Amino acid sequence: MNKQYTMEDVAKISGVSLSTVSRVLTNSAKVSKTKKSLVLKAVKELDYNINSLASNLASNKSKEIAVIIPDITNPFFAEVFKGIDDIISADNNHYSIMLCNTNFSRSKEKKYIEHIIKKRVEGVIVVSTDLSEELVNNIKRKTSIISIETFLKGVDMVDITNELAMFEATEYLISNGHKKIAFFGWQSGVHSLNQRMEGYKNALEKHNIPLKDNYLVNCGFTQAEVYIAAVNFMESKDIPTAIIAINDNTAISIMVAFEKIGVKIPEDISLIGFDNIVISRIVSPKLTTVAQPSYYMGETAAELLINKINKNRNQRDKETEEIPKRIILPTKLIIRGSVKKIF
Amino acid sequence: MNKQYTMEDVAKISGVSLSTVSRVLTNSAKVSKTKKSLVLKAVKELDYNINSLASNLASNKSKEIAVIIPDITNPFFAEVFKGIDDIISADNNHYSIMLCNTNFSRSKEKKYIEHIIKKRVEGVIVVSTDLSEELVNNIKRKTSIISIETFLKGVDMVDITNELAMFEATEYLISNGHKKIAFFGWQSGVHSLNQRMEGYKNALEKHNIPLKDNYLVNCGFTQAEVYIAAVNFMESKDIPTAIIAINDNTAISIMVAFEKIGVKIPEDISLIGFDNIVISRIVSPKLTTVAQPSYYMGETAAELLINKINKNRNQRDKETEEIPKRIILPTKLIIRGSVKKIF
DNA sequence: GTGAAAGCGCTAACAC
DNA sequence: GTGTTAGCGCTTTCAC
Repeated sequence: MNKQYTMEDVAKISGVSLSTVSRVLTNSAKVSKTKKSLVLKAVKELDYNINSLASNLASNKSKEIAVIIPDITNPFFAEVFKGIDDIISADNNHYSIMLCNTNFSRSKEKKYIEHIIKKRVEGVIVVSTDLSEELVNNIKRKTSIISIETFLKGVDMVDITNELAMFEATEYLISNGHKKIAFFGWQSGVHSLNQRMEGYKNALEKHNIPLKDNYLVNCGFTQAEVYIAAVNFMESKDIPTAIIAINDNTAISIMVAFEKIGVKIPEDISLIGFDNIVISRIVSPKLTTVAQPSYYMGETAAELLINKINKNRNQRDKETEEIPKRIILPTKLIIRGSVKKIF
Repeated sequence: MNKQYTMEDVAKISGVSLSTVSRVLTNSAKVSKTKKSLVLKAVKELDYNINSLASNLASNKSKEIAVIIPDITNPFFAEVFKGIDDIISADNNHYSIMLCNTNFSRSKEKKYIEHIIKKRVEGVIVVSTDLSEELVNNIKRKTSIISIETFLKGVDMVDITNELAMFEATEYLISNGHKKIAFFGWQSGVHSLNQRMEGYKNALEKHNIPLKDNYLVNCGFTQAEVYIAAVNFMESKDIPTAIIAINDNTAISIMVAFEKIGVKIPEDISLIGFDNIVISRIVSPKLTTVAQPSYYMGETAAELLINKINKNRNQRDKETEEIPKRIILPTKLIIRGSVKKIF
């Protein structure tokens, strides 16, 4: 690696002052054509690049935003991230993105947030991660924050109609003759997931179907956990005619398990997922599921964040505790082949 | 957002010098127990967080690494990223990761690299992206670099046995009686993909099967492109008995297309993919494919990078152009249900 | 337009 | 152990 030059070097070579170099490189003020070209020539000659470490300190802007996400390996989250990225790294903004992949680990979350605060990251987007109120307040005191699909107290949020979606999915099952419907999910405290379970419960209630504890399966979220839970579940005496999975990943793990043990979908049991990830229309049978606008959610959150950053910059220290915004985007039930009509 | 305090504030409140505060907060030297607790108390009281913008400038370390990746939405890349992340954000290192998702766009690549250099990012891992020699040299002059599955001149690399893998996959097809074998890929210039095609060609040659131009399908990499290419291909007069796809994503897009137009796999035509992404064992029929150690590749590259960073720090300016390392990890043909034995 | 100079908030000698 | 001080490489007044 070569030595890195400084603005002073550029200034010397081009015969102008340090501040003129700065002006040229940041377009922060008018500079005569002659000097400008002199500077640019020197920059080229030295292969000089401005040092953001220094400029960020001087201007007190990190030009960085963070995305906290549970698992970038989950296609739904990856899609959300892409939406965020396409806005954030658009030409006009000069932000870079620090990706914080938590693997659902509390300690990783905490560590990342420390990092975020120390780095003076200008804003953070939290995706489906139910940070503690303490952590949220901690972040809010230091930077801007938007959440996606998680309710965080006092935080602007991009959400979908989780409850309604699951309500409709459950009703769809009921309208197909199902009365024995299990729910595969897990206790996470995550808002969106709770909402989904609520939708399921409310639909049952509306149709006077009693909620059964043994139909509420806490199956974990790794493929292995779901697999085991699914196999065990089918060994019980009280087997339902349909299963709703909290998301497609879970549904697909169930499918894998069922195939192994010879349970046929939808002949033996019907199945509905949530997310409409790419795989869901490739598996056999194709999965009936709920589509959510993942990419668009990312975009929306990123736009909100940029606005918020700009606004906060102008009113630092002012006590303006506004009512948090909440943007709710629609979902759609995608009917495919994993539900059987029964009588 | 609150005002952010500085070390000086902490020093004042705790009644010690600024440097003592620094020592406590960075563990960089011994401090007496009394003063240490005084400092810690003040830190807590002010809810103080060290400003990395400043400390990074002073110590000339950005504590950041970058990952350049074509498409985080591709499960293979996501898995590689996870391997990287688990090493990089391990407890001992205090790095954060800037994710550069290029979407295969040259202009985005270039922009990200500018960012990387300006930010004085300490190291970069390039995943399956064939940067121009100019860009590579540009990076090499300013920071440390490791590549995954791409040959970049003079750059250490974590690779797999791409050519051998495809050679074996093709031979497997041949041993199942196939002589008419098409290859779905695209001209990318990316090393790993070229290698794969070479493996295909070499296997044909070894078995005296002439290479046919119309069997070399340049199908693009988006799902839509592959879909169209697959449909068009099946309308031609010279249809093969088997197809090798350059990766699983492509193979699966082909499957989707074939299902639509009623072509049965493997009855009508056999198919082999590459990557062994999660979906490949869920689709129907299960896809015969080549497994590569994606997570482990990420880990390996990250470890190499950390070592390189530490080494480079100690020998900046020294002209030590070593022979680039190349770590080659093994692949494995995973035989499932998408290939039919013919006679 | 342009340059000089005073920071930004730290780290890292250096002296004690 | 501890404090003083000189940077790190920029941005941003301020004066001309």
